[in-house]
Amino acid sequence: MATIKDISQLANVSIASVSQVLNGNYNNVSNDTKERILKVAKDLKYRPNRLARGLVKNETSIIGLIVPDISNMYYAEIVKGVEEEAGKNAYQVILCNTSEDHRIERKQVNMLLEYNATGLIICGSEGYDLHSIELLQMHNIPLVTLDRKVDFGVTFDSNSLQGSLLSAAYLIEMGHTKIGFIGGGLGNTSPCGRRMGFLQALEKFDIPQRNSLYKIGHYNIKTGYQCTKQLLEDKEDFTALSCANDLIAFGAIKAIHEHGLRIPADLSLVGYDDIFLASFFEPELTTIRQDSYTLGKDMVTELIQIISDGDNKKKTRYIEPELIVRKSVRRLKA
Amino acid sequence: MATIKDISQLANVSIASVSQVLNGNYNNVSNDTKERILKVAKDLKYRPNRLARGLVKNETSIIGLIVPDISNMYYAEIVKGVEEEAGKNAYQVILCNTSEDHRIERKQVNMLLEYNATGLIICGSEGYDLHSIELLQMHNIPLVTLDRKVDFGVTFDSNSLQGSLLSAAYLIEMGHTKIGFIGGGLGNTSPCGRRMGFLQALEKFDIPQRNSLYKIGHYNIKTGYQCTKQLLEDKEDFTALSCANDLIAFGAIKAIHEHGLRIPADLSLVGYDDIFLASFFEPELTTIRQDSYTLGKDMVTELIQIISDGDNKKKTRYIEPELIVRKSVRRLKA
DNA sequence: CTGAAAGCGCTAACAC
DNA sequence: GTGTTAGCGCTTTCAG
Repeated sequence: MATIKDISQLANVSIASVSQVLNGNYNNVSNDTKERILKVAKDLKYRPNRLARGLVKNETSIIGLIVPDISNMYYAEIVKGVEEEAGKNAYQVILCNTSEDHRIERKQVNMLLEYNATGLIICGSEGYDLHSIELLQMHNIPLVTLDRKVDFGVTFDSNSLQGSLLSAAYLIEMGHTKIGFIGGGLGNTSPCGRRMGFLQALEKFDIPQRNSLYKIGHYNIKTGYQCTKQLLEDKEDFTALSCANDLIAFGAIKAIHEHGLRIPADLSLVGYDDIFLASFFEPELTTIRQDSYTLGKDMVTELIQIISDGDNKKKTRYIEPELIVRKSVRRLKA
Repeated sequence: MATIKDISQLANVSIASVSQVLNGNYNNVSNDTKERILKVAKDLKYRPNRLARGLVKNETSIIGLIVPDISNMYYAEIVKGVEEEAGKNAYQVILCNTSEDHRIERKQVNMLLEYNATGLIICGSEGYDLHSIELLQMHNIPLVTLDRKVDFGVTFDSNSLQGSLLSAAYLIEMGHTKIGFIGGGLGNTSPCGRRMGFLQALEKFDIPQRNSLYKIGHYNIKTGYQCTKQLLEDKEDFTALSCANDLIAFGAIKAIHEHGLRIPADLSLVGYDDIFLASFFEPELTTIRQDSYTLGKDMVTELIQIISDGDNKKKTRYIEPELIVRKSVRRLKA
């Protein structure tokens, strides 16, 4: 690999001038030397060493991205948005998947710090590590979080309370009163929000909550399948299901069909997230939309803002969830 | 951030000793100084600077991972496998999404080189950049590829020819002779393989190929939906569809249902990849399995092998595709 | 056993 | 305009 030293020798100039020119600063350089340097650099296929540059400038263009589960399409879309927007702004992203293990998260935060990452984006996980957040705050690392209670940086709040309320309210509006709920784990603002929203809606409409219809597991298909199967085998009395994400809904659909029931004829259900498959499922899933791809882009924009401002004070951005009505809910006769 | 210099001062030893101890080399250090150094390091919450280390050792623990589309679950699973296995071996992954744009790919390869990435994993894209591969070869960067013709490093060949043949052969075996095909783009070995396999199967079983039943687009739902819709609206005469991936199959299913047809009663179809949703779809999708999560892990294992051996000569690993029979194909009466 | 010193590739004063 | 130099944090000879 060619270095600026190589260039300086071949072009008969000092490395300082080379550095200047290569960084686009032509002010203190004659046109002649400038051309010469540029030519030699090209001939040598010069490529700057980012480690060296990062070391001396004490900054990198690395963004650390931490997600709980990249095989969940919701997060995959976020990752895509983050990667694209970062790339557009000449940032690189080091991707970390915690598998919802906060010990892994802690390790990864440390590693990112060791790489001198310019900023971090951390997306909600079910049980998360306060220690690593403290660490980031101590070092004043620009931070953007999704669905976490953190007292610095910008936090995106997906407003899941509101979304879940939307979901339950819609079901109730459609005449359902015996409504089950299947949610994901405890531990951070979002799942709490999704559960609370459901509970609040019941309360608001004066519908008694029944514990036997309220299941908690993980945000995946398996949970949806198993919990629904359980509900069905226990012969619980319900006409609708509010699922805390689309994956859970897909699992529920499978269990319901296996049980010989039809959706929405026999049972209604609504999902959450509106992953792009939701409209391709049979039946097309009524759900709560969160545009995760755009969210990913927005998180990067905010992070870059923090980086350039240097202002890492707490801010909150609320995402407005939206009800997408499709075909998985039936209106009950009064 | 504390540096080894800070430690050396507080512990009253030279930075050389600190470096030794912190790297686990206790041979040339008395037990006393060792303890002292370790204690101070801990007190100071010392964290090594990877940029500095990378600079002097001229190596990093960064693996560059390039995929065409991370929102395709097939690749998302690969990414997950890569990330996990890399993490287990103390490597970091910088993720790059090309959106199947070879100019972006070229940029990213350059960037990865600038970061002194220890190795690269590049997964097949529809139209790819030879230039960047040459670059890697020139610098002898450890390389693992998926479904690309490259003459160094280890290439995983998903044997899609074989897989596609499996798919078509199964359809034929089930009595179908009027079989359509919907595939993804041209440009690298894999899609070619999937298409060729289909064609070969027809030939093998003496079934004439009909161009009107042979559609090419992208590896996504949209292509599946549109091409199938086209087929249906054109009133093409076919009883089965071989889809080049599950996403295409999902799109096809949607179009077929919209057209008022049932699967497999009216139309049979098989997918490719066996993404985890395939078994949750209605109907459960008969498809060709490729365990992408494991593939991701295996690619990392091979890459690490190259890194430690220093042997970057061309090797090929074949993945054996497997037919997973579920419920989307019906046996035709003879 | 321990320390001094060179140097990885680069940037940024500061001289000339 | 251009060159010299110090130094980012670390590893690694090589003396002592």
